[in-house]
Amino acid sequence: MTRTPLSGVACSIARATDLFGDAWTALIMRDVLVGVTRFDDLAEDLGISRKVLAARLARLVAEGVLVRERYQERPVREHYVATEKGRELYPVLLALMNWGDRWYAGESGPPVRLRHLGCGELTSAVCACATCGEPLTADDTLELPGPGGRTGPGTQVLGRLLKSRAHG
Amino acid sequence: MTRTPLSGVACSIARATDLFGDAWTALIMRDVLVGVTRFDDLAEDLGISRKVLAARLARLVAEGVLVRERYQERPVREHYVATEKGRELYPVLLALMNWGDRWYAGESGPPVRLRHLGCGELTSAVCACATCGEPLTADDTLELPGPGGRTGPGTQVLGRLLKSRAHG
DNA sequence: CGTGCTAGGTTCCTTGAAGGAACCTCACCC
DNA sequence: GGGTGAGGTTCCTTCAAGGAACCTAGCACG
Repeated sequence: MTRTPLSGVACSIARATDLFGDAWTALIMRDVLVGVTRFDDLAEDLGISRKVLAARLARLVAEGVLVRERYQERPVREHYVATEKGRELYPVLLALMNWGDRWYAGESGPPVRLRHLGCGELTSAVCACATCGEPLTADDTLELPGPGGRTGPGTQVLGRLLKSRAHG
Repeated sequence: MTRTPLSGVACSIARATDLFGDAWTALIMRDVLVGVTRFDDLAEDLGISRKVLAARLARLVAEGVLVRERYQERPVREHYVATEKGRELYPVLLALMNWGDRWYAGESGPPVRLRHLGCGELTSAVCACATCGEPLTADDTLELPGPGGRTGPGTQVLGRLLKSRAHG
């Protein structure tokens, strides 16, 4: 099968999904960020094959998203903790959670609530414009070719489209 | 292989990744939301196998994320457009893009820039608290069990953790 | 009217990753 | 020196991803 490698593609979404676009990886990161950090706990929690879990963790460590850390000396015990790069995946998880809550939560409501320690309130995450603070949607944003943009594999048509948009 | 079905799991992230946690789906949604909507254009742009593209599109239509729409009568031509449910995946894409920009953009900068039509500025997306508007990070939020929470497969350990947290 | 082009898929075959379960190893503990 | 628990590896089977060829319907043109 040799899943098509997307890491070379000139698109940050492609680069991110190359790592993250795997059903298990998102759930592993959710667990690690929430506090389930040990191999056996992850295996039990996710119901994932131990082989696949080992492979995913190794990948995440290699990518610098997690580090394996000794939390006890005698006996030696290790667990996985998120690096800064890993913690910054949190917004992706919140966005997924928001969407899942909105479209799949049953009558009983969402399975997990979120408390923001900054303001103390139960809340949800919104995707906002970094400049003006207003919510961002697909309809009021425009993608434009950026400085690092090459039209490479994975963005054939998209590249042309963005270029034409930049001119028009 | 029979990818473990996650849709029954009491976690919105799991439900969302069940659909979205696939390298191609995110890229297809990126393209569709940006304006690449025809089968052949998608196939060319992504370099995806036509078979897999057809399967993904069918899945996305079945999930109500895309609809197949006739845009020309003679000859009959159809394309795929995002529903509201699909357009609301945009924040997930922006979060992925942000992360990819931050950690993988080369010296030349990000491949795509974003213009917010609301304020007119080039911008990026931030993940903010819906209540107070401040940015949300993994460190200043706390997950708590919600009304729809059952401890089901996929949240064994997590469920216990959240419960203990709710009491402590 | 037959040949060709384009959009939009299907079919066929091969490979390789996901699942599952058993097995392994090391350090402790009694 | 047998048991236990953490943290993986190994082995085997199955099923979907990739790739490329093939198919079909509707023009369109000479």
